[in-house]
This record gives sequence, C-alpha cells and structure tokens, in this order.
Amino acid sequence: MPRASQPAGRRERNKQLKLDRITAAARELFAEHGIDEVTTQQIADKADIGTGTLFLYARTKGELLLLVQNSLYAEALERGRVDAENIPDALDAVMAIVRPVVECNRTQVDNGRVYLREMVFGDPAEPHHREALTITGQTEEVVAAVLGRGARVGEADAAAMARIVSAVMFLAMAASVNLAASVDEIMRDIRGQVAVLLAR
Amino acid sequence: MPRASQPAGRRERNKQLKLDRITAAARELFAEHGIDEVTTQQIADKADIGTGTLFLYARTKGELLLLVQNSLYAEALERGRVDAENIPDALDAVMAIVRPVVECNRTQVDNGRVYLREMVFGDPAEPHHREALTITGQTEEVVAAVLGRGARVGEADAAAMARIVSAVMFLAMAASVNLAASVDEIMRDIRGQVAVLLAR
DNA sequence: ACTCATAACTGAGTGCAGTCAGAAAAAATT
DNA sequence: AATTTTTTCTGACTGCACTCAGTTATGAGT
Repeated sequence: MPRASQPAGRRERNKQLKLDRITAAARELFAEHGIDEVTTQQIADKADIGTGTLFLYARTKGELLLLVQNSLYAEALERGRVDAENIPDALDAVMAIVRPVVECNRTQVDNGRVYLREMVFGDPAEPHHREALTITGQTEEVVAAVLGRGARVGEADAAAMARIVSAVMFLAMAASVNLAASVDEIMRDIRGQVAVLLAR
Repeated sequence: MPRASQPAGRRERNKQLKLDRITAAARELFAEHGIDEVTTQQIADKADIGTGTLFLYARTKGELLLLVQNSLYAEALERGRVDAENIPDALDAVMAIVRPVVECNRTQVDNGRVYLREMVFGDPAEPHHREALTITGQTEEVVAAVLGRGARVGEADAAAMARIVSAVMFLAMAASVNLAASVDEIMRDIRGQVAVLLAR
C-alpha cells in the first residue's frame, strides 16, 4: 500500500483530474457556444484527452450536459427553498421555488431545453441522469412541503400537486412555442396554471 | 393547360404518389421494427426513391414519424371525444378522452415516446409538426369543453386546467420511469393527478 | 526489481442522418 | 417542334456521435 498523500492511489487521482478537465472544458464550450455548436471532439481536445476517453466519463453527449449542469440546478433549488421559507401565501411560495430554476434553465435556452430533453428521454441508468432525476424529486419534495404547511392540504395530495407543478414547469420551459419567451413570460405562464391548481 | 383527368397536372399526381409510397413504407417499417431500428435508407429503398428525395417530403426522420402517426392520434382523440359525451362525472369524462390517446401512444412504446419528443423539441415550422400541435390543441379544447359543462368551472379556468391535463399526460407517457408501464398503470398515474386537480 | 493482471486510454474506424451540385422531367414560351 | 424555365429528383458526400481492438499505465504478487 503506497503513501496516502491525498485520499487514494495515483489511478484515482488521475481519474479525478481528468474528470475535472472534462467538466471544465465542456462547461466552458457549452456556455459559450451552446451544446449544438460544440463537437465532442472539441471537448476532448480542450480537455487534452483522446476521443474515446471522453465517453468513458459520460456515455453520451447529453450525459455530458447533465454532468455540467446538475450542480447549477441543485443550487437553484436550494436558493428557491430558502426564498420560499418566509412567504406565507402558498402560490407565491411555490413561485419563489420555481423562479431560480427557470432562471437557471434560461441562462442559455438551447442548453436548457436539451437538459430537459435528456431528463425525460435519456437513459435513466446513467449516473448523471440519475442525479438529475434526484434533483427533480427534491424539487417536488420542496414544493410538496410548502403546500403541506399548515395542513391545508393532505400529504398525498401535496405530493400529487407537486408532480403537477413539475409537469407544468417542464412543458413551459421545454415547449418550442416558448422558445423566445423571457423568464418573466414563462413565470407568468406557469403562475397562471399553478393558480388554478391551488384555487380552492 | 393540359387535360384535368384528375385534379391537377402530372407533377402533382407524381408527388402525391411518391408521398403515399413514402408514408406506407415508413408506416410499415416503423410499426414492425420501431423507429430506432429503421434507417432512412431502408425507407427510401422500400418507397423506391433516392436517399435525398425522402428529405424533400419530411425534413428529418422525426418529421417522418409525425407524418405517419398524426392521423392515428387524431382518430384516437375523436374516439375519446365521443366516449366522453355521455359520461356525466367530469373526472371520468376526462379520463375517457385520455384513454384512447394513451392506447395509441403505447401501441409501440419507442415510437410513442419519440412522437412526444418531436412534438416538444422538434421544429415547429415543419408542416407535420404543426399538425401534431394542432391535435394537441384540439385535445385541450375537448378537455376544456368537458370541464366547462354545467358551468361549474369558468372558461378561462377550464382552458388552464386542460393545459395542465395535457402536461400531466405528456410526462406520464414520456417519462423513462414509466418505460415499462402498461396502459392501465399509466392511466392510474394520470387519474391520480387529475383527480387532485379537479377536487374542489 | 521483475512479472503478471487489471484498469484506463486511444484514435482510426463505423453507421447513419442529412446536404448539395448536377441530372432529369415537366411545364411554359416561342 | 424546338427552346427555355422551373420544379423535382438523385446518390455520392459530409459531419458527427459513438465504438472497439490494440496499447499503455498502474498496482499487486514474488
């Protein structure tokens, strides 16, 4: 057993290093040009690895996007969760959770839409996809928690309503009809639907 | 100006004939093997046209699927509309509309999911895509009409609720989580959410 | 130090959707 | 009937995501 200068052996460290380089390269290129204008070759070159190596770390180009963006969505969710805490009105609180996610999604419209596409149609066995699903699940939990405050809504109903909110968000952000819509326009669209859902 | 044995000139007739051959070829191959196992080359060969010609009639492979399947969804919608007419309960009536669509979608799971994917992420400028969106719009109208019966729900709210039903349906059919789910399981999933939506 | 086993890497190669410059067919014009 | 214009067709070609057989790095065993 060799020294443990860091946690593990050289192999582990090299792997982590490569993953970091890949993540950084993909993040920068996707952010600057949008996923459709970037080739996997460019990413491999920028990360200074072979073409095939890239696909050991993310089995498809879509997985690569999930890898890069998951953490951003997790942060957005956390921001929304905190914002919602001090908002008594259920509708306003739900929208406070939704807003950072929509903002995150619309930072780059193409990337945002591909992210959603991968979530729904990608391979759920892949690790980054699973993480994306986890974040969606957490979003629904946070929404359900807000709806359950004060026990005006039962636990099971709150969960079902949270799923509905999730579906409404998804389509509002993904639909090609809303391609050119601003964050505020999308928020209005979602709010209109959630308002009807919560009206009772 | 030449004779008008049928409606128009030779060109028009040839074009229609080719479109028919393409549609038939694509329908058979997609139905038998699933869209992902069929190449555009095979379709072109079966329709007895050149590779490039295919893309004059449908600009992408996805458009080709929409071309083939749109009419099936339109028929499903019509069946559901009729079924719902004599069902007084709103929830049951909505589910009567939903069922044939889900059945249509699940005839071949892969094709069904790609159809949904194209609807949301495809190019809305393409003709077959527009038709698909029209069918979705009609579905929402039919649902809204059922919800508006007896004026228990206002017109604007009915429209918003119909959009929500649409979103819920979409995700229930498309989500990879439900890949292996049967029609009945998907129906239960949708019903649970619509029930909460309509509870008031 | 040396050998072997295993994990990680690599880039030439593959398959397929979609393009485009030129050919062919149909219609319009003379 | 001949010529020009317009529309439609075509398959060789391109670009790109992804694969895989062969190579190299790492670590374990002796």
